[in-house]
Amino acid sequence: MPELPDVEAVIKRTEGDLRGRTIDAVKVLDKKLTSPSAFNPLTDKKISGVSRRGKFILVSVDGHILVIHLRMTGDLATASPDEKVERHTRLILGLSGNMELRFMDQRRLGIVKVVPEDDLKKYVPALDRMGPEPLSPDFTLREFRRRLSGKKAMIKSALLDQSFIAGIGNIYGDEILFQSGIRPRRVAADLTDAESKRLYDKIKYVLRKACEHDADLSGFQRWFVRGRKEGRCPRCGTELARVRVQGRYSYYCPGCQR
DNA sequence: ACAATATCCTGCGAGC
DNA sequence: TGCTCGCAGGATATTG
Repeated sequence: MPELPDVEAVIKRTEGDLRGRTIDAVKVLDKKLTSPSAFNPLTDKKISGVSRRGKFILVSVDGHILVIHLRMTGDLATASPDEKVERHTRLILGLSGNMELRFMDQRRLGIVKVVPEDDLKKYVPALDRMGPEPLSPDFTLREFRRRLSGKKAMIKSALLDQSFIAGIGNIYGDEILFQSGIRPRRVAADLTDAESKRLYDKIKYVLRKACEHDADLSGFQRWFVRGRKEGRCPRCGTELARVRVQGRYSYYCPGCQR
């Protein structure tokens, strides 16, 4: 479920409770997820910070990185040990000062691993291939156009491709394309200069706006195309259309998007 | 080399 | 009510 703004919100919500604490206990509730011994290098070590790359959460602990990917249904929460453990909790890390970090994941597609900081990209190849951070100043229009040129894939496909650009998923992809007035099946390289400029601006705008709203869709949802599914376009009233891209559905407005 | 698909999981709602 | 099917805010290995 979580895309860049959602991952950002998880980090904002938890990092204050994590930074400075030591990890002193491990409870693995899903054997498939990881083994308790994987956390040996972290025992009694202090958490120095939490960061994000694409949709990956990176917890720095004394020369090691606790790498977490939430995939479709993962979530993190901090809690005191006496709080009720919710249903799909897969891992609990006991922290100093009466605190726990809990990893929940209904569909069990999420990833948790511990790797040495120096070999991070070796152990997590996806990080090595990761495309530019869309909200970074380094991600320029020039750079975006360079990546689009010669790209034969559909534009929605490219936006979902983490090695093309980091952090965008199905929902924000649809919203970005809606606001850009571009249909999901357009060939990436065929976008006009005006279209690539609009798309670039909307990538930054939509993701930034969503981050400001803590990825809380309630305030933001009014102009979301998706989440209304078979509804009508909020802008022109046309019935929304649905196409398959990358084996998943994209929703768009045939009236507003070309 | 690139792009499309099949697969990993679980749970929910729709339709029979 | 109970079953099956399709689908889900993702990424990767495999196939074409």
